[in-house]
Amino acid sequence: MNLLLENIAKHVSLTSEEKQRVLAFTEIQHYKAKTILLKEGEICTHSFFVTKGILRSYNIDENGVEHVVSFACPGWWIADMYSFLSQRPGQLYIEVNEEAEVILLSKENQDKLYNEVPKLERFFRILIENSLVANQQRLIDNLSFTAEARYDKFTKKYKELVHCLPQKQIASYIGVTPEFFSKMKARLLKK
Amino acid sequence: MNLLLENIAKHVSLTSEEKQRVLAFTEIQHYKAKTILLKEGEICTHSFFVTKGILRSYNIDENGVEHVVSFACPGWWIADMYSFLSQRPGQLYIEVNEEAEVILLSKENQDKLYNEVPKLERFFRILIENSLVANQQRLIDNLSFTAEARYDKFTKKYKELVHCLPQKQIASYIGVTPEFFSKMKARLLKK
DNA sequence: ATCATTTCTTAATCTAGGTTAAGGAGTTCT
DNA sequence: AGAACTCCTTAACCTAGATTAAGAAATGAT
Repeated sequence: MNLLLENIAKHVSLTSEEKQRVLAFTEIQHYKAKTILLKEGEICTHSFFVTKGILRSYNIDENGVEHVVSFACPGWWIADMYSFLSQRPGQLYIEVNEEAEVILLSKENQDKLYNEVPKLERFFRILIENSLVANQQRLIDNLSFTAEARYDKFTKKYKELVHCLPQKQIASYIGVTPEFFSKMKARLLKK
Repeated sequence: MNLLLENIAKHVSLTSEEKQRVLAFTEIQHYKAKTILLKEGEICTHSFFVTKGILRSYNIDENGVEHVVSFACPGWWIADMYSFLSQRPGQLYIEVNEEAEVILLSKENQDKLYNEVPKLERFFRILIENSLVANQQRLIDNLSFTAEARYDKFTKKYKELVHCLPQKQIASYIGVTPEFFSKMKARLLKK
């Protein structure tokens, strides 16, 4: 069955017509590793719901350094929220980490869905609420903890993911350079 | 007129009965400076909509250092979103910065309002979307920019607020110590 | 007005994490 | 299989920002 509908069912229950509307408004795509779905300066016209594989979003700062904003594995959404909501050029890249199957929902269709299936208003509200809470927690963690503690939290939170990600992406996510990350891990092993 | 209703009107239009429901479910309170509305470990039972004055939220890390999570001036909401949504003990403090008038909305009443006035589902979704975007931007800024650039962004974004806040709170918000903040400002003046 | 408390500043010293550089270990392409 | 990448590690050196300490300035309470 459709992972997206399963996910929606966790928060609101749709009739079969409503489910049909959702399916009609979305589109499935397959991408291989390293495909770039969105670049800085582009408008994020779709949000992506991952059903297989892994995606990630990141920005590149003025010194050319990449900062991972989020990872998305099956069951997760990913988008440049600023750009998607405002339909203005964004600063994020979205790239396929591992060969992926993705459900696409365009901004246009999402707006239509809100009107045709009002229950989805609640579904997406809850998603965004959870996203906000996670994001705020990450901010607090960055301000409150050392890189070591943040790494520790990361491995606990993303147990399965950790093994699938290149070190430099983990380093970037927790906010340190790959060199420091490497040094830190060596230090942790000695303990 | 009621600032809250004005604010809602920017995103959805309510009938007068619906407005009455909103008013019936909220409550106005006045607090003087330094009143603590929420402490770490407590459950955040209400979210606060500021109509006068200034509030702020912060956490205290394991070394006793305070990190400002957000400021709220008239027209803004503030709460410990994690605790408010989950109704579990949170880690944030919410404190009155400057004598304030606040509209309180309990979690219970918010849930009732979602059902009685479904349009509010959209209103709060949009609020949270904006909040998420702002929060994500702050995360990116913390990872991408120096303290100086973050301060610069802060003063531009919160032009009016800056003058009303103690320096140490601004320092905390941008993620540096008051001592470093002071040194940085002196350096900027020389330029 | 005066004392107490909190806030801000300056300066010396320290450190978590960054930078630069260079070598090794996989990958991927031809 | 070898060239060309990209990834990971180690090590020496560097710096943005933290820490500690102490005085000055502002705010508040009596």
